[in-house]
Amino acid sequence: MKKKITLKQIARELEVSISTVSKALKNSKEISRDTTEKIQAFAKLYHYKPNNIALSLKNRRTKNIGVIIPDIVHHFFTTVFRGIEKYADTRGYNVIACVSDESFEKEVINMEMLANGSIDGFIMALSAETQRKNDFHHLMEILDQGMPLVLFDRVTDEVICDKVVINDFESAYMATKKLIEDGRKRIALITTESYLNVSEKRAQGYCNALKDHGLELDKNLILRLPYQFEDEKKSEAFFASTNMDAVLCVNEIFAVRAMRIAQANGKKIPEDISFIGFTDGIISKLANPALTSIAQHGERMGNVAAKMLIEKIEQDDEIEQEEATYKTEVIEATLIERESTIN
Amino acid sequence: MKKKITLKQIARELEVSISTVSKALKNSKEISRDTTEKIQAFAKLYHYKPNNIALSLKNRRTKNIGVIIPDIVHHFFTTVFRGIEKYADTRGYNVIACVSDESFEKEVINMEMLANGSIDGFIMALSAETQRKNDFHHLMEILDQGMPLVLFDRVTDEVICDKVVINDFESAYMATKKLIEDGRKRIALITTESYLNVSEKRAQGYCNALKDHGLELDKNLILRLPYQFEDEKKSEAFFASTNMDAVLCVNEIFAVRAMRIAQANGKKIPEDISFIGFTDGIISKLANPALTSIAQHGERMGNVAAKMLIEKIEQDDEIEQEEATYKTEVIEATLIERESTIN
DNA sequence: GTTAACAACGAAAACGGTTTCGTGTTGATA
DNA sequence: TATCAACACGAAACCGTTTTCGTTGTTAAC
Repeated sequence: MKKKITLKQIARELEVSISTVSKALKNSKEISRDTTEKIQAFAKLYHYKPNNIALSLKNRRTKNIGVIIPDIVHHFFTTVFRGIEKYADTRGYNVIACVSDESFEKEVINMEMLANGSIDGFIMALSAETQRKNDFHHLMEILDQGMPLVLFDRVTDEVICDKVVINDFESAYMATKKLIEDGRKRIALITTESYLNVSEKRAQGYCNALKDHGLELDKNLILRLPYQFEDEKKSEAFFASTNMDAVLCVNEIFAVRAMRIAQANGKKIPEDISFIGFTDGIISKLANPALTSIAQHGERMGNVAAKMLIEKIEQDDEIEQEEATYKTEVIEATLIERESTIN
Repeated sequence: MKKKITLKQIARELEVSISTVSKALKNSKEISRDTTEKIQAFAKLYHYKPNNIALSLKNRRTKNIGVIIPDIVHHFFTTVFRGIEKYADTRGYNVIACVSDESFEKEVINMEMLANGSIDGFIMALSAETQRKNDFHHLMEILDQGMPLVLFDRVTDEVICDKVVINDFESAYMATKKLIEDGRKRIALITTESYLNVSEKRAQGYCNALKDHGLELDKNLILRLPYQFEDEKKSEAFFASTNMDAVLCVNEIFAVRAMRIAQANGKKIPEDISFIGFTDGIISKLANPALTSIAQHGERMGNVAAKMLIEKIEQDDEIEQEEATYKTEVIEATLIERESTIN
């Protein structure tokens, strides 16, 4: 078992100083050709690689970015994560992943852990509880310390920082409009109970589309389900008691569940009822019938978020003082038409 | 913008030495009550938290563990990841996640990046390419450096280290046996093309179960699909040309795809054909009909892997020299019966 | 009135690097 | 022969901690 070799050991072995070794390995021209070659050969032989921790301490830069997401067994979030990881990789950054589990407290704890030097910046989506409590002091604090932060998807206006979101309102509007243009008159909405900003925006888009096209908003056509827990009975009751010819769902899981219930009730999809869901994941593709859904392009989102973050991190050196400027990037969602709607 | 405060700054401000501050914050009884209180008050006021990087350097312990998985947008792997993260969290460890993307090279690069001090140990599942090439020198190297390693799911006998796997052979055997006992005679297997050890073991279990129950192995009943890329035509041809009354699939995606093709061919599930898949994810639950599948208990697996790793990490101090002993934990998979089989 | 013990604190080394700033040696130049 | 660059290298500071080992000043004991 050979522990990793250090500069000091190389120096001792070769009877030179630590500084000489360090310089030789960086091809400094201060060091003679002979010595440099000797040192480099020795280093290669022993697989010398500088210790990242030491470098981080010296450079005050870890080359790590922290990602905090509400859930990891979740198609959309992992998609974003992949985008982040891929981009980070190209820039030599590692990703430390934390899961808040939709809990405010875990979010705070995780942030505090990471903020003490472990990372150079954060990318995160707010937990449901955080959005409900409307408490963002932990975000303010890390911003105050000068640590870059990029919020994605689950964002809030109360924190001033870089953000990347999809056009939730517009895409829900477009989807609803499509249903209307398909001749649908009684369009239902299945959304979440808890206060998630994305769901709200989607609901807004839905409402506005109805209004703009002369359909009136029927509260009975809106079903609010708990975000995490399944409530099959509530959905069944909804379908049993309500008459509708189309359904817009704020995620694909709601949509597929709803389709099953509708089918069990003898409805034909899309002839009797059309379905559109958000999040174009594997579930949408494999559903029977395949679900028309709104692709959120999570990987792009992750890419953009990582890019924004790293740019901020690396400019921080140069500009330092100058007042930071923040932007919000909007990723355009696109409707992927499949079998659950008529076309 | 207040940058994080350091011991040195507190010391200067309070006109004491750095050592005094450090000790006071740890409630050392070397320091007087007065001084301690003063220092602690000041530290709290400025939200002092020790710098993790400095601690890591000093303790030669990062409290980070590296997780390398082939894919992140993948139900089973994220489930394991969640298990790892949850356990790590309880022990005060952070998780650095890298994705090998099924590529040997990326796996090597990622490992090298992390092995230079960033983490205290690895948890990983081998990439497909690594398994195909049978090249494990990178694993050997990090083991040789004394860094703990736990392999899960995609493991190999050629590397001696801790492992956690499911009983692939037995569970495939049991599933096949169940199909036989249900009266099925022509049981197909849909597995992967590339050489993944888990697929092979499952195939073995399938074959042995057939043999033990007096059914002969028909090569025409075995379909090998590319792991990542969809090959719908190949599957369709398979179903068109082959007569079968049951199908065992090595993952749920294969299974759901296959069900759709069978249904399109006018087959009734489970009356005409039964289906069983591996990986009991959301896809199995939402499929129509719901898919009977073999739960791999990924979260448990992650839990166990993390526990094994952290134990090894933390015992390393004490025992140091003593020859390490490695174990392989087996997580028992369980069959979840749903609508795609008769019961 | 010594001396020993103790309380309260500081100096310095160490973790593993990078980098600035000497310093001694050489060869060329005046 | 004295002077000066250039060359090749080392010493030391620094990043932010922890921890060992002094070093004081005070007090109790003899």
